[in-house]
Amino acid sequence: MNEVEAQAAAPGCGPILPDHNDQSRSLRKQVFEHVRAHGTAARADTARALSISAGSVTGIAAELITDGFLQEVEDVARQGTSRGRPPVALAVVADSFHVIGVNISDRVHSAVLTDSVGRILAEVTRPADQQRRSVAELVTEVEPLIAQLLDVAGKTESDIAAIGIGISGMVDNNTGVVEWSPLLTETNAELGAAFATLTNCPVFVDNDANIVTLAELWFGDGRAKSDFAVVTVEHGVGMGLVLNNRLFRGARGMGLELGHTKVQLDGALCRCGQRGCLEAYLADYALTREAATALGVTTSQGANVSLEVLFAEAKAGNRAAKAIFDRAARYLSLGLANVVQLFDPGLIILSGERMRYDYLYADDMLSEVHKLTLHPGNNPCEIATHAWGGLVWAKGATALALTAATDSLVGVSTP
Amino acid sequence: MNEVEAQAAAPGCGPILPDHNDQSRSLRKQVFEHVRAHGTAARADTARALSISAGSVTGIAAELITDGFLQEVEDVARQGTSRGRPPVALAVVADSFHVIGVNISDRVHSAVLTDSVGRILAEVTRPADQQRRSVAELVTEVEPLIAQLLDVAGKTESDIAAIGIGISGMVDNNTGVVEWSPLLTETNAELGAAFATLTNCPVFVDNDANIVTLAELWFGDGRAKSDFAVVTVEHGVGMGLVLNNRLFRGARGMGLELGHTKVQLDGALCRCGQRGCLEAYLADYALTREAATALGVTTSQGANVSLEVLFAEAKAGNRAAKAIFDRAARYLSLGLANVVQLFDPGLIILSGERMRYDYLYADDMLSEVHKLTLHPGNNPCEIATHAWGGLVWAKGATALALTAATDSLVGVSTP
DNA sequence: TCGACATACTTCAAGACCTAAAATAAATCA
DNA sequence: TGATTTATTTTAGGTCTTGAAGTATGTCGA
Repeated sequence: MNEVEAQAAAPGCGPILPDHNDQSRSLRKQVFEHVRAHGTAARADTARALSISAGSVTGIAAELITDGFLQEVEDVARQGTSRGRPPVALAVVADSFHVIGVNISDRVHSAVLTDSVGRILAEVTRPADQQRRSVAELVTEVEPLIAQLLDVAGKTESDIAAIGIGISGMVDNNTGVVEWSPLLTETNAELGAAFATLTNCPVFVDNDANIVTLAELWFGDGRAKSDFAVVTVEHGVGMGLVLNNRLFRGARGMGLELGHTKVQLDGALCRCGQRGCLEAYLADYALTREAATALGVTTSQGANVSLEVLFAEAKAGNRAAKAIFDRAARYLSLGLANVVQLFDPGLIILSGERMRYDYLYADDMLSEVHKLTLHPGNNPCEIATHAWGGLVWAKGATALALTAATDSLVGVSTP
Repeated sequence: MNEVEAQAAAPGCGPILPDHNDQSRSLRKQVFEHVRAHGTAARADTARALSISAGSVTGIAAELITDGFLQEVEDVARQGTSRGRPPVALAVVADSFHVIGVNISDRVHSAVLTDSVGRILAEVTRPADQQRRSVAELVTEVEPLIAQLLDVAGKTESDIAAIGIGISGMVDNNTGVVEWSPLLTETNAELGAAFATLTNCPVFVDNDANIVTLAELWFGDGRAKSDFAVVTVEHGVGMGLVLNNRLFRGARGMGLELGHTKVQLDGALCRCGQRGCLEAYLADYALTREAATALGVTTSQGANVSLEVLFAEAKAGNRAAKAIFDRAARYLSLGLANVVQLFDPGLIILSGERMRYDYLYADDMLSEVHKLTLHPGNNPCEIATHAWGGLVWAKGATALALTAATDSLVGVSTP
């Protein structure tokens, strides 16, 4: 499924299932989110879906219309019988507010600007170099990206309700502090604060695994699921988890380090310095260091190149190359099986930009996962692969911003 | 820490930290739970702790006193300055209601009857045989236990607000259906319903790992923690998890099968039929089957006997026996490390009746866990061992019943 | 064409719930 | 003794939501 299909797959954006856990959300916000999630929704349907009185919806909808967040629209479709007074569809006013999502990576920075229904109005990318830099340098690097984005969309900073930023590493989402990142020279860098002062906007930061997971929750296959896991295999192995329609960030904000769960006592050496991590059997560097041995390719050609070479060799029938992918696939199935045993999500999405090394994601691997798990109730975990375009992260970052903007703008009465 | 110490360790019972996630809980219930958790609490302190107005507490407390759930008591201690009007302590009326907790196991069934502050008023145990039985037979087995319990405590069925039942196997807590259990011949057995019709009480069922976890949350070391994991090593390896002061039961009610996470590709054979499960390196049968080989002991002597023998041999300096425990300990540390990496709980409690094979729980094992985990923020996970008496499970089952009874009795105004 | 019906939406009085502030109570301190 | 401090109670009022009655707007069938 490509980017466009994902966007057109279902109307609206954001999680489709309501979050029953948090009953404290004001009805105002619940109504808005229901309409946004379904694209359009009639007052009566909304009242039934949220189990609130029709009178409440009337009042709240009137308020939201006055405030410019909702509007009445023509709606062709009508389900059920055609008797009775026709419902009036409500829809989110697309340009009621706008947000920006930024992704910071080691090869390319990207940013998108979307309206309040998640449609991309502008996108900008810019190559980046791989070396570590200070926060100050990073801000200098990203600043023109945002300026350009605003320029293309014809907006100014004051039009932006919130900015979401994704970066790999360990991020405290509450504070916007990047505790560690392969892209930064500093530890405990106040990245959120730095961008907030730069842009004069509320800024929210999260790590790339969570960002991809948010992308699935808001725009992808996870929208209609209340619980699912997302696993990404890139430079490392990342994981995100949605429980009860909400991103689970671990008990203390860390956790979900699937890449560093141990799958072998005294196993392969991981870049974290320990042995037997799942990542040490799956990540780019794990494959390429074996490629060097198996194919006699020097690693000085760069990790990316030799991974491509390895894949091509395997496709061409090179047994040694194929064996490397096969072993990685077996460890991946083991890692996924452990996720199933511990979290029992109904769905695991293998997501990310590089879902193309299909030896890793072959049916054999998937059926191996089921062989390695107990599923007594005959409801085995579904496993899907989802190859996004390069804008996944930036798009996911907008979800972070949309959540925050909705809270601050819609969550309070008469702003 | 033994049973008595655990009960006396802190006043009150139940989680000490409030559950901020669920704001929908009525203030009435919040006030009651705050008082119960702290043993005694003044109105003013309660208002401050819950961030509600003093006026609300006055009204709610008056209601709860009228309804017989709270009472004013003399309280000697007074923190802070001694100026101003002295606070009046509130306490839960201990005999406002009573609950029963039952544990069903393969060796002995046990049951306790507690009052509304979790004090044990009566306890009964009864040996059981190891063979599988039908639900009907099990009910017949347990019925006299409950009758005896009521008799000892001088209560009748109508005095009991709720009954909690713990049983090993896979249990759907919502429905009371035991999907599979080593003790039952049937699958999908409606155990909850069976006991509900028998006793005419609301009945709640959960598996033994969750029950032990509830025991820690309500009466043990987990009371003051909002997030922690409990790992038990008995016949199998079980795990329970508390997130945000609430028992996490996995996305679909299953999950947390730590014993069947894979720690070795094509590893040791597990009783579940798969290979490489953690349990296959740790559980009783995993040790004893090696014992048979190492010591020339026949397994016909029974698993428990030869495990005792093995432990004695190791203590006496038998290297082969010691090596068996050593390897098991290494795998345990690996399993715990994976729990830390994925969930990042601040605390793991190794809990259960048999925390005495100290080779397994030596400091070496614990420091190995830290070697196998990344802890960037310099906040490594604390690991505690907690050896309960044989009544853990029955006590934990009362927590299940106390939760339910509190909801139904206190949660609604003027019952 | 028209009334019966069905469904959607609006209005509005009433109630639940909670709070802020004033009033009252009960102690210590000087 | 009176000022001060803290706890608790009282009370008026605000916010939010509902339930029921009323209104609007369509289809269906004679």
